[in-house]
Amino acid sequence: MPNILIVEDEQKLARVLQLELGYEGYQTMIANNGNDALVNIKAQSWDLILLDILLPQLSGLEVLRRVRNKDKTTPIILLTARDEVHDKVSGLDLGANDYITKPFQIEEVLARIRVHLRNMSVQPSEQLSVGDLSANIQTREVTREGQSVELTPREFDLLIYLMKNENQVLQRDQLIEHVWGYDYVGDTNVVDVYIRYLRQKIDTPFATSYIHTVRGVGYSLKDKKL
Amino acid sequence: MPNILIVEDEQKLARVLQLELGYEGYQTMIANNGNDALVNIKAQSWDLILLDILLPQLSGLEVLRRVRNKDKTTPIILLTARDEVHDKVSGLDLGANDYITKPFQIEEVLARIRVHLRNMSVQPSEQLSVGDLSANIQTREVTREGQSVELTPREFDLLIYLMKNENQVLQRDQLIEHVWGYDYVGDTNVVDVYIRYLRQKIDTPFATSYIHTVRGVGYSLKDKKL
DNA sequence: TCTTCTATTAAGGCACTGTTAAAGTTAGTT
DNA sequence: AACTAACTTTAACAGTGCCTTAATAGAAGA
Repeated sequence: MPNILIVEDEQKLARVLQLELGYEGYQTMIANNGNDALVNIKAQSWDLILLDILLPQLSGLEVLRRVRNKDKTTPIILLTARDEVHDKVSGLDLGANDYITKPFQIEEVLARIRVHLRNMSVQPSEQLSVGDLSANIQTREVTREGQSVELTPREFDLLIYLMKNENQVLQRDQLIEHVWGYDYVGDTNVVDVYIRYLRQKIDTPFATSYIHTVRGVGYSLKDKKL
Repeated sequence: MPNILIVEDEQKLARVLQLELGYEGYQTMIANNGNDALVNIKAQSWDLILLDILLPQLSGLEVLRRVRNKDKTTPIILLTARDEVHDKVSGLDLGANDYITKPFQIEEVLARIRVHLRNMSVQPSEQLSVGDLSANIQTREVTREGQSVELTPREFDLLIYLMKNENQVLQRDQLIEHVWGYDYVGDTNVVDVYIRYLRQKIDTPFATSYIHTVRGVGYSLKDKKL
């Protein structure tokens, strides 16, 4: 789900936006002023930014200018007061993708967000790797020593969880909860079975093994060579 | 210089827009009603369309719908009365790029036009290709091994989305959301059906296949030879 | 040696995908 | 306004492969 940064100093409005966007399934965070906004924007990547123009400290237009300096692509929607035509115009010319005039109806905001997210739709892929084993979460492709390995959905999900928790010992219940889902009913023996399937595909055909059994506890995936 | 079609039934307003846009160096033409608009749109290509929603005969939203049916790219800016939030929202969801609320200041219109024309010129890759498969977004022509392949609109849109996300595994709901629209109600089984149609046209007649099923997840289009 | 934990296997059930045809829509034409 | 053709959607069934279960064999620790 896309994440959206809300830059807005009116606490109440910010909260309303956050709730509504939350209902729609977006991840959100609030920045109360221009400096906060810049910090958050530098800290992580956002799919879209809602930016109020009237902010304490650093004005929204200034934030816009600095962001666009580095990043020309992230959609930015300005929030402006009705009568500040001049701000709107310079905002658009500074590279904002859109603006919405306060007071607005939430439906309008949602529709505009949809438009701009629709225009994006190209994301980089997330690549995990441990030793000579690597997995691409987007394409769901797994390779070891460069050779492609075919996994079923459950096998893949299990491997991803193991790789994300490299070197940790993971208990069966823990694996069940994260890979099968917290509401799974059934024996933890499935884990054993799937560990075997994984081993057959990513360990057995090769010289060294990544998956290790920790007796009485669970399993762990680790690169011995450390 | 870019040419702009003004669809507006209020003669005076239409004339003002034409003059102002003329001063800025744009080529313009006026259509007084929905039918005129469609005729003009069919007759030649426009860099941008200003479209009033309230029109005699055919409403602006209807015009929008019919245009977007064939042409997803030409920027369309709606002109609406201030209180018709609902129209704005459905307009945006029908594929309008923007709207401006009447009464507006001309500077605002010019700024928005600049934004959208600017966005256009940044889209050079109208020709997509994966292996020996290629698709032209403008002409909607698709070829494989140089042979032309005839696709229906829905098939084409699906193929484009697959090609734009080459190698990624796309889930059924994701495909529904982007190809059928986020507000589509109905079974995700349509996706299966259309994947089959596509396969019949672009894979089955040839030696290798581009469309792959990822069981439990979705579909992906990829060029195996990597 | 005995107990407890883990590995292995194979078969049945079931969810997912493939396929088809018919019904429903839409756009264009007479 | 009705007709036609093309496109889209629905729905039902078939087939396949994945997941789970359960039973047995094997290893590790007391």
